[in-house]
Amino acid sequence: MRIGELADAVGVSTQAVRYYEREQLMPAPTRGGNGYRAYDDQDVARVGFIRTAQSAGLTLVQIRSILDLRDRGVIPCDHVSDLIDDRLAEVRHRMAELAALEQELVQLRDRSERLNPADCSDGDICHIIASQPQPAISE
Amino acid sequence: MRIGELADAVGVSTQAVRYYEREQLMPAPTRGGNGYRAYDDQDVARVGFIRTAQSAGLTLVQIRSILDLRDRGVIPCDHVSDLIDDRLAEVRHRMAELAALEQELVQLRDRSERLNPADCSDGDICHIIASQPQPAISE
DNA sequence: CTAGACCTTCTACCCGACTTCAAGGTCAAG
DNA sequence: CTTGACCTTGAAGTCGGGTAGAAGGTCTAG
Repeated sequence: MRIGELADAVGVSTQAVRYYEREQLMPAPTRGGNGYRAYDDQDVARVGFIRTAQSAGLTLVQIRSILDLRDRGVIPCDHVSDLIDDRLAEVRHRMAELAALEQELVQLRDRSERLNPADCSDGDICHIIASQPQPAISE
Repeated sequence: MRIGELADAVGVSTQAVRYYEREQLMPAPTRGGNGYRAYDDQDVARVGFIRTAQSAGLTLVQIRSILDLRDRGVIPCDHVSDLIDDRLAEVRHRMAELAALEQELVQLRDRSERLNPADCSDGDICHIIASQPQPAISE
């Protein structure tokens, strides 16, 4: 199987597959006489695993750490479990931040409905966004 | 007021202030005889405005568009109102994505508790993350 | 025999909001 | 008169996950 076929099978670009190889998520494949990379079903499964793990929000570095364990013969489940817990905590933290930001934006929108643009002075720049007590920037 | 004093007054770095100048959020300031930038209270307010707007999740490009209106003598309130609405929609969209991701992670965690690592085969890489029906990657 | 659809490598670019580095000039205190 | 805390400029690096382009080799159908 050539790189384009692998890519099509999983639904990624050929450049992405080469990128995974450069980043050592994929092993250096065997080459045909013409220098073309040759892949098999295991490689399809591996790229599929990478994409599934990405869809759970794991980074390529984290995914590589899973693959490295497996390649060294270690069952990676406990590690995967930890990564999932970490990611879940991050997602929840982020959701809380976004909820706070949403509240702030709702307040700003309310303000914009209450205030009259005619009252907006030069020095304020815009009185909707006037220096309020200022939440941290967390983006 | 020199750049360091301005920066301290608002709580940003001097590099950030120069960056805002390069990106045309801040006007080119007058210079002292030594070439040092000289700022006044209006500049403090302007950097403060930038930070407040950033804390509402507006990008520097969006903030510049607000400042540009004000500098051309146009009251920017209507535009600000639109930007706030846009941002609010984005934040809510992102929250929905994260809620979906959270559900997926919770399911993966449940799976990891149900499955026995001893049953995890080489071909799966890790059976917790086995190619499930795959949600799109939206990060 | 040639078009064009593959493949190869390498390098550079993208997003945003800075930070860091390098190499120098200026100024007040002790 | 020196130390060190400020200031100046410009270029380059950071993060992640790729994409884009150039310049070339290979293979297959018509």
